Amino acid sequence: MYREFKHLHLPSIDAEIRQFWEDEKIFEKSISQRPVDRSFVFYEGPPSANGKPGIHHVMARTVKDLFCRYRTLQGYRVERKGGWDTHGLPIELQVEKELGITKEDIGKKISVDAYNQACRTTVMRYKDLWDDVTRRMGYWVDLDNPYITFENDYIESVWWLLQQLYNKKTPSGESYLYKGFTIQPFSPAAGTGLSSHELNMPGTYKEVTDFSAVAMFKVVRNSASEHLFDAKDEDVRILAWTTTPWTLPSNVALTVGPNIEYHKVQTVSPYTGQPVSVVLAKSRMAAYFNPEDEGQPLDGFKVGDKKLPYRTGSALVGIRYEQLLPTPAASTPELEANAFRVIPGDWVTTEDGTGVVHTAPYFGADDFRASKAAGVPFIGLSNPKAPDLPFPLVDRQGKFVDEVPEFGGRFVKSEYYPAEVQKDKDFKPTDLLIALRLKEDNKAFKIEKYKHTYPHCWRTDKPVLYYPLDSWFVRASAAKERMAELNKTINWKPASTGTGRFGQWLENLQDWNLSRSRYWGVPLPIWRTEDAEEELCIGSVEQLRAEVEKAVAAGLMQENPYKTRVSSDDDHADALSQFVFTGDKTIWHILKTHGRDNRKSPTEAEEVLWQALRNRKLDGFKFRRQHQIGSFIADFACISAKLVVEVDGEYHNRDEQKEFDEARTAYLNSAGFRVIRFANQQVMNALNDVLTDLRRVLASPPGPLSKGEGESRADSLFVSPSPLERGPGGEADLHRPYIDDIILVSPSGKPMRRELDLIDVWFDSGSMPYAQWHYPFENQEIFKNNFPADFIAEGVDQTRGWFYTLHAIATMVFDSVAFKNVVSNGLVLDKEGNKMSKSKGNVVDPFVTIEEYGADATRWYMMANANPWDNLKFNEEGITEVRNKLFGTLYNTYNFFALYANLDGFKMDEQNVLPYHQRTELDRWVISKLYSLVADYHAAMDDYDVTRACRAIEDFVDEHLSNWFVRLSRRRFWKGEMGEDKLAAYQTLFECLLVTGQLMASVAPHFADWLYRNLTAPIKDAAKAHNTPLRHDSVHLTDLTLPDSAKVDAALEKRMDYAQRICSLALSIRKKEKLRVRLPLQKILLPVLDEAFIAEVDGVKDLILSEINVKQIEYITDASGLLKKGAKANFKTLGGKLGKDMKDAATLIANFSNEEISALEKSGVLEVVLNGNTYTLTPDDMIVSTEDLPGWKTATAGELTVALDVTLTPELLAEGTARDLVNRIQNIRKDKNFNVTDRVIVTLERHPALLDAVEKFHDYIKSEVLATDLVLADTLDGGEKVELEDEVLVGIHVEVN
RNA sequence: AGGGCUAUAGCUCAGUUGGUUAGAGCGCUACACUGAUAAUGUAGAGGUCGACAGUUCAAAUCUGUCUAGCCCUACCA
Repeated sequence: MYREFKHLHLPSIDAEIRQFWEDEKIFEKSISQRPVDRSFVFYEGPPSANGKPGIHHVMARTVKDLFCRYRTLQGYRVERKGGWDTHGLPIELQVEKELGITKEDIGKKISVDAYNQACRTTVMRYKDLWDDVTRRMGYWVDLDNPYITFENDYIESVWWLLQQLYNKKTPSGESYLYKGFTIQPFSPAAGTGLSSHELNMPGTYKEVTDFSAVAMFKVVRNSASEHLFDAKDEDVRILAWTTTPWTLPSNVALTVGPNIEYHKVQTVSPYTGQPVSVVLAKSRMAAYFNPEDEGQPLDGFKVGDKKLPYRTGSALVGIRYEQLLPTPAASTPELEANAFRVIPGDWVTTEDGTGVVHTAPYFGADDFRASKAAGVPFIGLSNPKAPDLPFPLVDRQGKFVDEVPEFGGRFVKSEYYPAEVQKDKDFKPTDLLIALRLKEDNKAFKIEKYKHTYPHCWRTDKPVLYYPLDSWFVRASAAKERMAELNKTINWKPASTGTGRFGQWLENLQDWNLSRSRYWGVPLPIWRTEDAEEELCIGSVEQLRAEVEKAVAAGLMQENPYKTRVSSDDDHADALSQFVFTGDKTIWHILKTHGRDNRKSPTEAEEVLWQALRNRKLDGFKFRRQHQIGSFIADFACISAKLVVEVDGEYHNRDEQKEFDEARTAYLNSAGFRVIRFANQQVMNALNDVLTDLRRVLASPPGPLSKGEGESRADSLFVSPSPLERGPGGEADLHRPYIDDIILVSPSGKPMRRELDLIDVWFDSGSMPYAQWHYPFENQEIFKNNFPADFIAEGVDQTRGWFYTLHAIATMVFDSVAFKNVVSNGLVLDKEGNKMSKSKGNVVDPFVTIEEYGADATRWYMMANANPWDNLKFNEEGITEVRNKLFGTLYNTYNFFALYANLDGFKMDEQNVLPYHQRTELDRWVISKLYSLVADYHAAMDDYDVTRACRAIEDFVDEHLSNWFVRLSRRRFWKGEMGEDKLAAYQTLFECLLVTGQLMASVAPHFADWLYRNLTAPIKDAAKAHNTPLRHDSVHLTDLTLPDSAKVDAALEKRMDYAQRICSLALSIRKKEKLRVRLPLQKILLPVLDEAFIAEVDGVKDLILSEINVKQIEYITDASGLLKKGAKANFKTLGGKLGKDMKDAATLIANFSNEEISALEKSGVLEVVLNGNTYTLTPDDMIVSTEDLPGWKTATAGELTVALDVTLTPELLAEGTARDLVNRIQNIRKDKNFNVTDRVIVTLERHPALLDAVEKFHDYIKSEVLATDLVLADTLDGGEKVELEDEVLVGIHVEVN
């Protein structure tokens, strides 16, 4: 028996199939049963379990999942190793928030050790949620053996890669890994560099008012600048604007836009009145000069204008000028020779300033680049080790070095001075002092206050400087061309991401700054002597061990912590939980201090509640304030009753705080405490209620806590489920701080210490192709078979993240792409098109959605609604639509099949199917359509275009299978005994359902498997016995049906297309004429389009006749004289030929008469003259249609016209009535819940309207409604009154015989 | 600031190498159908194809310039 169902409930199907997969290990089988040597390689981009999974993850993972499933069905072996990204700033920030510390506390209040342990545990916080969403959405990925970026093996592979880069040299002998410096945001107040992430934190950009200066740089008169001078002793100066006058002493160049037009203006210095000629961008002149003043005499303090013979900035390049504010101590011959000149820069704009940019390379990233490119030396105090890189004139505290005349020792930003100093009446910001100096020396053109936004350090709240900082770099720029070349071989979806966003990024590639001054990440494996003369890059643990041995021998280290390799089966979890529950000493100390501070400054509510609880006032229970439990402080705790009382302020309503509170509660629960929370207002306004609540809780026994939600969450929170290489204090850990204790010995016997930086976490994830297999230390063979990836997919935001790092590392180390095909998916927005964010409250919970609509409808909607790379406006109504239209229709179709198959005892017999040529036209048609779909589907999927594939399936299921094949075949299923026609119907429908299910399986894995299993359950044993294709237990183990052009019959599809359109037209006429379909009509007339037409339509004649309930088709040709034809110009063929005469030709052809059209059709050529030009027309040049059939009811669509004979005869009317009767009787049968096979006796009221019909169609009616008797009665016992036609009421009685 | 994507009916989206009535589904309105019924059919209303300019006999489609939304990178004198 085929299973039948009452209602479609996709979540139940999900659950059933999920269970089946798990019980039968279908995922594992889907991989293991495919041949090892036919692999399709997929890389999983590791998510971080530090945040909760969102609906966008469902989208991204659906893309990953479905192409892997598709390849599996094609017979590939698709291993899918999961992974977790575990390092990085978000994790550090999370930990700091929860421990209530800042970065500054690390190493002081909390040991780096304890800090790292906290990171390690936090990282996997939401792993359970991730695993759950993975299961529920049906994402097949191996999460039992994931790669984890914090594991020693992983880090070791990363080190190996770094060493490869370190050893690899460019043609000019430079290492791919080098230490250099770059201009980065730097906080002198905090003494640290800031990442762009930190700079993007809310509140860092503040509006401030600074002194801005337009300085005048005096042009040196020489051959290069001669064209600027008119008068003999003219004073020509270039104007440059700055909002940071403190950078002026460090000026070495002026940058101009090569395509900007500059003018010289003869004017006077506003502060001294001396005549001067200034150069600035033409478009900026209005900002400094009033046009009305033009031509006024200069001695009247007016300005004038003179155009110069040159037009663009290029003509300024190379001009030299006098240094504005010299620092004699910084002067060098190199500087004198090569600095203080005009250089070009594309990035210069004329939006503000003067169109000339004052350039101080140490204090601006653009400045740095421009200077470097132009070969301008940097200015600063001499650096014996690196003459090219002198020390900046501003030190790391943000002060001018003493050598700077007049301003030495001053902070460059007033905010760096203590508040008292700033408040002093005589205090003047350094910027202002510099501006005044310029004024006095006739070097200023304009000094004013300027309001702008400026970045501030999020920790100290003081302004940030851009400052040269030491960093380790990957010389990515050296591999730029190769990367671009290899990129061209990658198939990007969409292509524009590859050529545009990614390609252009590669073209302008900068070196990759690897350094991060952090604690939780992969340490840079480079050791250096103090004088930086000797250096060692470690590439494996083995090497490190050997080097440490040397250090021990040299007496630099006491012992070798890496002596033995430690197995991963250590009792780490235990050690870890001990840390959590007993509290690390450092944390304990911090918390103790915090608790004490909190006690000193209680909130009002806390004070009120304490008064009620202190001294055992509440039923004799002893309460403590600010009591430390584990790593948390409880507001109030009663140890004996195991109760924690929290009094919360309003900020606990914030989402992120709620989460934290939950975690905290979970933790306390797991430590055996109950937690009760009150809001401040409750305590203040309703203390009695609060106390009543407390009494109630205190009265109930603490007892052992039931295994509630809290407890399980606590597990995931604090006990890392993944194997740690070592527990806390594990000396073999490669993380900081342990690694920092390692001192190595240099070849010359000097101690070498590790470069303290960590590496960019993006390097971690870009290393996964190698590190996931611990390559090259293990699994060399596996790696070889799994590199590069055939396919990866992530969000488009990863273009310069993961996609780039994968590509860069693969190119530089292996001279290969890392992936061959990549799909980058867009964002998931809310239905209004807004970004989803917690604060807007428009976040869609994937669990809720999947629970409500099922995983498959959700997945399908996300793939079919828009291309994955477009942003998706997520709207639940869209899922409903998919559910009803696709899944509902297919479900109905299956149920229809199952219902009748069970009645007829039909079972699919794979061994014995009717050949297609023995089936009906309709059967062969739908099979043809099905295989057209199979072909389209493969083409789309091979092109990674899932949206096209989904839409093709939707179209087939709805338009062709359900609305045409099933509708027209219904009668074949329930009429008569099993015969060849019926068998053909069953086998055809079975095949359609089966193949459709297979095609759907990638995107809708649950439903497809459910369908497959239902279809094949009755024949499973036979299939297994005969080893036929349907022997597999799951659709995901089958072999995908391949395109088969032999099964596609284009001519048949065309015929059926005619049939569908003719029916549609005929029905529309009926509709217009109010002729119900059950009323048969005599004939339709079809004007003949071409010679093949008659034969084609005849092939589907029976279908048309029965569908529109008409007795015959009559074809009419030109000869009939009924036709009026019309012709239209075929623009496509004529356009090229006629050109400008096209319009006239169109008019001419539109006016062709029947005769002219026929003449052209017959003769094949026609000469026409248009505007004196002669052209030869062929029949292809016009599109002929029948316009009308005068005197008939017609309808037209495209080239087809249908006329309906609406003449009614008594015979037709009687038949119509008979059909109506059948329909009404069937309704009664249905209303009375008769079985489909019940035989009945029908008694009809003797009504005049019925007589003719009953007499003429007695047998027809009987057989249609399965009546043994059909009688007319004068009066009726029981039965019901039914409206037959308009206002014709008759009594009908139906009873089971 | 640079780069990228998107813009077509109330909504979600198609629209092939430019070709003359710009389509589909949902929604809406009306009418049918009823042994697939959480269905189905037919018809109707609804569009200066984001704006402007250009190329062309012909532009939703090609070119340019804008505008709006979003993403990434950078953060400016």
